[in-house]
Amino acid sequence: MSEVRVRIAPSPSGNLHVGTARTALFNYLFAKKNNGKFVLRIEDTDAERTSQEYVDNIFDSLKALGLNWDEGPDVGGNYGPYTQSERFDIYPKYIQELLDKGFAYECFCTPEELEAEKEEATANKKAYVYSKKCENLTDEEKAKLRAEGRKPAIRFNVAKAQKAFHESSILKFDDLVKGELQMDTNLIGDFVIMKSNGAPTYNYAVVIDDALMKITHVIRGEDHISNTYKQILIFEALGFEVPRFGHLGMILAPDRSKLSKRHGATAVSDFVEQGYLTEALVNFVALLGWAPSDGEEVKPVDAIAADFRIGEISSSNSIFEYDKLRWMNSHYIKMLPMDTLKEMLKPYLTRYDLTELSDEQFTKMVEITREPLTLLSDITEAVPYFFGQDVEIDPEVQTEVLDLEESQKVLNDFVEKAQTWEWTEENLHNKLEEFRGTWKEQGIKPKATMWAIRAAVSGRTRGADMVGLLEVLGKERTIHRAQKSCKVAK
RNA sequence: GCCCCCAUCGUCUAGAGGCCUAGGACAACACCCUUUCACGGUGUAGACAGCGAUUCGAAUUCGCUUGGGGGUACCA
Repeated sequence: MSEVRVRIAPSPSGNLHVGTARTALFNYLFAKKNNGKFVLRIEDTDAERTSQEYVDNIFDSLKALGLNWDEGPDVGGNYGPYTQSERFDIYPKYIQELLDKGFAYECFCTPEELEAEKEEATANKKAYVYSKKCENLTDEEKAKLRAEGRKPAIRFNVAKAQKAFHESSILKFDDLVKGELQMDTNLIGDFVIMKSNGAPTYNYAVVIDDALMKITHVIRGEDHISNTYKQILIFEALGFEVPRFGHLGMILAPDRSKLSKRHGATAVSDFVEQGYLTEALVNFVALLGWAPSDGEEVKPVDAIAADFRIGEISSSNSIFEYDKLRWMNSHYIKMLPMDTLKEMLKPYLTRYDLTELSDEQFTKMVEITREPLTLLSDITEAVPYFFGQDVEIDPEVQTEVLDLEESQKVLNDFVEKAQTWEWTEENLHNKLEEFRGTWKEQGIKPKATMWAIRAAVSGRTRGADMVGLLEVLGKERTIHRAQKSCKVAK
């Protein structure tokens, strides 16, 4: 069997969408599983809608996800160039071949004429199919139209190709994920393969590129199913080997509509910015339509690739549920090595003066605050009380905890006793326990005791482990803050 | 309108005629653990869209209906 070659061909008209990322992932997994090659091709035929900024975003996002390509615009390869706009000199040659073989013809119809045909079809409740009115234009007629200044587009002759290669008008193909798919070619109008301005259309350019790049398997979204029939016909008309196709269900938003910006993040780079780990994103997206054979859902890409079976991908659409992604993300954050986590957290701590903390203190702070993080960005709101001499007290905490008489008693006592404590983790742990004990004897619950201290030093009732917190704050600052919360000056 | 695809808990899914009184994960809820919050642990609730057909037997096969998605461009 020849080498498996798959590709991802994004159009740089926006940042890399998670849907595209999933398609890229499945192509990547298929390539890895079959020891094949994964090719990246940029489809920027439509110059108006594309930009270099998006190309860069696509590169960066794919790399961040770990979906490294074997051939592409930046790394090159034997079948380049890998950017469609750089391939424009390739396309006319095959157009000519199609013209010569009679599988294509010039069309001089104006947009108005075409529009009229469509309206008529709608009025008659029929599927719109191009009338083929330009199919048999004589040379004189063409010359006349040209003289009028009309520039022809080139259309593909569907019926001719169908008859040349198939007995029935029903065109079938065996889809890698959906099984046998079919379509009546009589319902496919002769479509344009080269615009009147000389630019190739999508359906034509992909075929040429896929054929020339020796792509063996085309794995893409099911929104391309209707294109597949057209493409198969072109492959055949040009004598190219038709690749296998596999169509994936779409990713939908929770409201079952197309996943768009109003639902939250949609671009990979948005997710990264919000504090998602690309490992979590990849893992999550792999689970949309595919299930691991051992039921173990959390696993790295390599393990997924080894277990990947394209025939077992679900053929239905799936909804992008942020909840599970968040769970996955928290899981991956927990697995992060301390040093890595520290570095990844820094971009979310820019509002604080990190020089206030020694590396040791910073490490400790992260250790005691990392547990509940769902997103890396959660760290921002989790640590304000580690900085500055004073701390902002939440108004509710003030009235419901600090203003309590028992809290005041505890705090006054704490300020006095803490002066004498040796400020080490072990000792603090013991002293705190002892401290809770003495107040318990006086009828104040350990919980209330701890809350009072926590509230005074952090301004909150929830947060990091107490011992660690006091350790990072240091003796002087802890007592300072505790004292400030005492109503009666000592 | 026309064409195509899809259909198991709220969500992602396991399930390829008897193993299914349908399994797992996320979310929800309850309890436990606990110096707060969290983490963790245990448990509860929750689905085969409907109707026909085939069969001794159907979530699994077929048809229809309904619902959802996609395509209908000189966009990609």
